[in-house]
Amino acid sequence: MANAKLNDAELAGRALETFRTYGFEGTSLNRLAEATGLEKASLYYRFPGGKDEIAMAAAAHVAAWFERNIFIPLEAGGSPERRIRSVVHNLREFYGDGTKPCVLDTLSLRGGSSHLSNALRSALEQWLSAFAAVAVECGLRPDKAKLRAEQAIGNIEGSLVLARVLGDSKPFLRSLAELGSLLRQP
Amino acid sequence: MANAKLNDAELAGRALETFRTYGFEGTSLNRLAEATGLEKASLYYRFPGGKDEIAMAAAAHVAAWFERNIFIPLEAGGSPERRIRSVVHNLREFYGDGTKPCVLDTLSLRGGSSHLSNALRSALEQWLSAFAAVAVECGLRPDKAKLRAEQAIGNIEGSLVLARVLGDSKPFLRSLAELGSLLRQP
DNA sequence: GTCTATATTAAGATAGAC
DNA sequence: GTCTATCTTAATATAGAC
Repeated sequence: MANAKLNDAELAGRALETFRTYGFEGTSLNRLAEATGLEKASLYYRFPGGKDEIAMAAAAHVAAWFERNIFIPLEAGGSPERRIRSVVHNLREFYGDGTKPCVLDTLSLRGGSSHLSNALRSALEQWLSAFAAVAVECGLRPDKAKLRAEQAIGNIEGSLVLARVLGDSKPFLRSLAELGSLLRQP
Repeated sequence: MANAKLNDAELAGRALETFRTYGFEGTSLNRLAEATGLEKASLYYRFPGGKDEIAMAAAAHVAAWFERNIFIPLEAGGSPERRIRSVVHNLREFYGDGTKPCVLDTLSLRGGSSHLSNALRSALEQWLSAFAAVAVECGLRPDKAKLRAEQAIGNIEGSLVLARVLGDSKPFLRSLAELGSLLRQP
């Protein structure tokens, strides 16, 4: 990576923005080259597996983002209410107030490799576990906590679709506003 | 349309299945030719505007499906509970028990024309109105009914994403199970 | 109305200079 | 590590026979 114009994390971040916007099949190497400022041949040097491998790097980049902005904040100190508020803030930024699609949605259409599907599923399962854990901590029983986590993430994903189709970010902001009560109320 | 192998509705239906599975950019004319049994040149004869026009026909086909399977049943006779159950049944079939993505989701990624975006938005707005109307009929105030309709459709869209990523249809079936109480309970 | 054949552009991918 | 140049395949799109 000596003399690299972009380090791996920055590169994966740019790729993520492209994949979440255009989906797997809609993300061409030309678009990735434009988004990263690197030529196609340079992308192949960094990712010999081509688009599949770049998509995997993007998926790993989201997983790392989840780790830093959801899992760690939820396990930190302070009241659950406070911690959830912090996560809500991070999610709002990550999804650009509802203007940016979720890569779990856009990368999961048919076209990608099975490795990619596995990576996306694993990231989503971790997200579900983190939300369920904080709901358990707030007094919900494990079964109910799991359902609430699923509802919470389902609300976020669904509201992102509505926001995109309607061209209106309010559904997404509402889903975030309801996140706290969903994970905390018995 | 004389001597046509497929009438326009059948053609649009096949196209819809392809678009919802692969998204706009992932749907090539080769895939459409395979899905319809027509050669690419024949598709251009039927839809001189190419892929954009075929996507528009697919969007119109969903809109017509919504009309027949959501709007009309919800305005029919019988108790609201019964009518909603009928719509739930239709939705469960349409989404293949949660195995088939929603075209509002997969066709709304960047890549399609603005006409297509408008058609998708219009279809979603009609769906929202139909759900809000039945919620009003069940005694909810217009503002609250509108929110419930948004929640209901958001749940469906989000649970379809979860189901697809997790490879598990249960989230979708749960979102349908909750549809009735969402639209009917004060 | 559908077909085969073909033109044209863009995609994924590699070779080799610097 | 990145670049220009190039190869190969697949994409969109059209011409013309039947």
